[in-house]
Amino acid sequence: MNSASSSSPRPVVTRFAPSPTGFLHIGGARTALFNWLFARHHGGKFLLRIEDTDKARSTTEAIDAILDGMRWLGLDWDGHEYYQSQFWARHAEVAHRLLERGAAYRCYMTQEELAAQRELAAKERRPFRIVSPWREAGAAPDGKPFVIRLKAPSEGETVIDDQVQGQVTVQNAEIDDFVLLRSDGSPTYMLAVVVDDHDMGITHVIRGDDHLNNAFRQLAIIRAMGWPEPIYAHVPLIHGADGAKLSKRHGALGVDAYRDELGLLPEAVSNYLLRLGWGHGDDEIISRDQATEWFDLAHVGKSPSRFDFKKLENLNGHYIREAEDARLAELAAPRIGLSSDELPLLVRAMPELKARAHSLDDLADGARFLFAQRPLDLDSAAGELLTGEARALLSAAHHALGALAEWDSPSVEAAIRAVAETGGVKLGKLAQPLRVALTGRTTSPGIFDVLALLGQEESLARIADQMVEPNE
RNA sequence: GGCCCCUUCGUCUAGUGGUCCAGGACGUCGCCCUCUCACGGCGAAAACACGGGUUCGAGUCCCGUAGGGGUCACCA
Repeated sequence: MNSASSSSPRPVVTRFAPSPTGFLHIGGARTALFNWLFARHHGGKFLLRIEDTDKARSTTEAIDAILDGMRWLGLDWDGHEYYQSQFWARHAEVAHRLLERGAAYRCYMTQEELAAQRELAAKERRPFRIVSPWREAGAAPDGKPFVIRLKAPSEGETVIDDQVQGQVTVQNAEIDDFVLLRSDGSPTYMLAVVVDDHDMGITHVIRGDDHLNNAFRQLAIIRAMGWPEPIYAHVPLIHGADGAKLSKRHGALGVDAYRDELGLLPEAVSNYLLRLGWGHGDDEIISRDQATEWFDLAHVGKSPSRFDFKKLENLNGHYIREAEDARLAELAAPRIGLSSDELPLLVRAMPELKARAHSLDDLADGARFLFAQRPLDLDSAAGELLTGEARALLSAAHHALGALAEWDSPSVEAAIRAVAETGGVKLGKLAQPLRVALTGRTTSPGIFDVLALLGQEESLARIADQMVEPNE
């Protein structure tokens, strides 16, 4: 029995190794975040390697989306990004070294022979494990295509001291002679990761626990090469709200969708991801700096966690309220097609808008009335509020407001309150019709702020528009 | 199915044998604030999967059961 734990205190080097077959999904983003935090916490390096060995499925669009997503989340990597496909020669070289060492062998089995074995295993209801006659036989038929397989240990057991999962033991008999180099000479993923991780000096492999089983195979290669073993940490996957594996239907969107379609702030997504599967006492709102200081593998949970949009949304609301008005305005403006000279008004309105928003869309939507053209379209619920009595009150308000020399929130408030009082109605009786006239809706920021933001001229005009019932 | 892993409120989690008749957050419900909606404040309901052990004592350790997940390619 041997252990994969390593005690030599090498400087920490972690990596994120996505395969560019799609966008950077939320699970990958969390893996990247954990690796980033771990490296930064230890003052080490965080590297990025694009696993583009599957040429057919890898696209430059996907690569860009991943890099873009990581930048958005503030996950900067050290040095340039690595591309696995560039190291094919090295992978092949290692495969041949293994061959020379007698730790691997050429296997000339055909796909058909393999299929037959698999079928037989299924029929006899026993677990399928490749048994290649070429493991021991040395004679090589000339010119026949072959793959290089690892001569995996068949006895004993392997223990991985995983930083998240704890001690995990697997019987070596469970590990079959997997392929290292395909018949076309290309490396398999299993070989490529091991070689690249070694060459890049990776000390800590932090990744999804869907790779836990692979770790044992990879360790077999590492040991056959006599390389230093990395420390493993297999983080549980993220599930959808229904407990099933995260799919496109419930949240496995690209991070670009979280940004563009959902209108989330990167700090919110990052904070949410951090708290999904990791905790630090009762702390919920955690800044990046704080996270860097606190992050550890010991507090990563061992069970999969479900993705909760409501909590993400709540967190986003928090970060929106904390964010700079100018930044929010800049982010929200494109959502309602504002021009740059309309930006200042949006910035001024932001303190009021952001208190009620959970997303950039909320922000944009809440700002619409500011830039709407008269006469306003009224919501159906809003229209119903404009009774005869309400219109009469609007006239009174129009009159009082028109007489104002000062136009700011306090003076406007004084005038409106006075109108309500002389009219013998509660403020709400007047405020709601006013809100409808000014915004076209029944909900909006405080009415005095709305008036102040809109300005005297526009406010009066909008009120005047609703003072008289339109005839059909 | 084989192998591996997991199991505290609906959800994310705190909890590393006694301080837990289990704490926080989101969500839900109620109240307050109030010109609407939010924000904010206060409060409530809500969990240790089940069964055996070990121990003076178990959410915390062990075993089993059930449920869930992962993985079993010349894909990554």
